[in-house]
Amino acid sequence: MKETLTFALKEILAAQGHEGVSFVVDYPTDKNTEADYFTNVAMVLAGKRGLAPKVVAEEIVELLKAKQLPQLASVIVAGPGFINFTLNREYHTEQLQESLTHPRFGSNESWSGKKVLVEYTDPNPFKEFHIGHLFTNAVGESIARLFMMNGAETFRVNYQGDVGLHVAHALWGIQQLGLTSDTITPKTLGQAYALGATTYKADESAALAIREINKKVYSREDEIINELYDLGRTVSLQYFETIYAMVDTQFDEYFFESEAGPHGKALVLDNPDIFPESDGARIFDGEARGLHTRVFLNKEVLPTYEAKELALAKLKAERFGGYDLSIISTANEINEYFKVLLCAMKEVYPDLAPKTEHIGHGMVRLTTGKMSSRTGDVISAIDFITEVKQAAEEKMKESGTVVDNEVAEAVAIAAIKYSTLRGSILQDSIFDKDQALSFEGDSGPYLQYTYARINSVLEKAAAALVYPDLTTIPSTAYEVEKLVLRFPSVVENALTERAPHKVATYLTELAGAFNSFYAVEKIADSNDKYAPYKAAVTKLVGTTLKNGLWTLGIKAPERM
RNA sequence: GCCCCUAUAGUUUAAUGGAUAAAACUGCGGACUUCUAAGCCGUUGAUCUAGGUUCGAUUCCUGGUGGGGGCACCA
Repeated sequence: MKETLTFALKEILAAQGHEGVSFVVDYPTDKNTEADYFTNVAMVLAGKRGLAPKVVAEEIVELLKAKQLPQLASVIVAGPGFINFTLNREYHTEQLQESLTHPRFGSNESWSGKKVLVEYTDPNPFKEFHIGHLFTNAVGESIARLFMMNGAETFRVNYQGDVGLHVAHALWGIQQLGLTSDTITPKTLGQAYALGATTYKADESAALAIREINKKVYSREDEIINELYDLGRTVSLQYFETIYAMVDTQFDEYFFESEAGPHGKALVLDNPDIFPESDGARIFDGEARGLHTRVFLNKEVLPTYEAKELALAKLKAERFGGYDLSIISTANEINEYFKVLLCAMKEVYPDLAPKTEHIGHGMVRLTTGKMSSRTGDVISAIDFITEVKQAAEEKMKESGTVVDNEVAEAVAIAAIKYSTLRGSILQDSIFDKDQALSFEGDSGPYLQYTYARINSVLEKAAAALVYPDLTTIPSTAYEVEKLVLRFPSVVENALTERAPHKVATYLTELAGAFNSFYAVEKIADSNDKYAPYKAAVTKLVGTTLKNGLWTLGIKAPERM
């Protein structure tokens, strides 16, 4: 419809010799208008023609009316010169009918035939999986699902840092603490890491020992180190899997720094012109290219994060037989690194660089400041999920519903994911426990609750022999009916802008409109001739909530 | 010091350059012997600062201030 209106307006402009004027046709954001669409074309044009916007608007309205578009009920001039469109009931009903029978309402084919890789979460074995990882997982998962909703062949990728100085920190800590196969757990690994990391900064001789361990991890020549390493790595990775299951993420492919490392090293050594030697290390001279200089191979001839990441791009392309887009979603603290990295990639892999996109999202910060696994000042993801889950169970007891383990977990994950996805992912989020533990208002559980309630009322309706049907409809559309039809365009727009929160805010607005509708209208009432229509709208809202929550990576329990 | 990001009710967040800046939480006040009260209705309350561009600026540009991140062998 938007396209139809845009096309008609362009025709009018062309006839007047005003091609190329940019204007918008969109849903009104103003709550006080009943219109289905608006355009600002008259205001844009008025500036060019030196006329009052209202005069231009009136003129365009007359020309539009002459076209007699069948879908329109009315076209009027409003406010300072907006043109508002109202659709007629028949067209509206048609849209409702199509949406109800759509196999997956909200999805589209705009990325059909395209292969997209989304890399996210990227935790480091030997370090704690904390609430920051939960944040980055929620962001990446929703980006991946947005691509799926837009028709892309999507692959989820996880790149885990199983080698590097942080591992040496942890291994040194393990030795100091005397940990063995019986005592190496996710918790003790975190402690070992914190011990190693803090000592590394404070104690010169310990730092030397840790650097030696780092070399051994890469060379795999030391039996004792190998044993501890393999043990710790396995414990960490198994632990991560339990978390991925909780947050409903299934990765298609895992990459490790240990496999990217040798390729990265070779790549740097094979390109001495791009990575010249400087002060014993191999660097990329970013400064000469308007950025900053970074080390790709350190003095010990070990590849740094940068070299590994570069090699990873190639590994991904090989593993997946090429791709149209490769997204890497991380916290924004490495935004600057990534600019340098992409610059280097342009020179090393000119075919891959344009297909690579970094999405730097905000960081989770505590009221006391930044989290640091180095000092052990982190909130473990598992601990946090467990706490929120307990609060959900508590809430179930209060409200008298059956306490269900699976539902409680779904609610807890919804609360956590929604709170990270409700606002722009670019902004930092301050960890607010009380807000996370609240299931009221603007929250994930609010959406789940609305969905569960819809199921319940549709069951009651069916029991009263009221089934969704659009044969008899009231003359004016309810707010919720108009809103629900916007879902597909929200999904498309959210992907274009890489903004999952557009889906979140939309769903909350929709749920709010539905709950208001629900409060005043009886749906399961066999005496009401409009009941089947209301049931149809209700059903579509339910489908929308379910698909929308899925897009955010949140489960929608049938009842709660 | 240099570079990047950022600033909206008391708090957490919305708003492709457009209409009276929208919600939630909190506070206060309501409705219901009706389909799930994790709900609904009402109410108080905000664009950091100084300029600029524009018919129109929370949005774009410049300076200032506050906050965050980065700046060579960590990731």
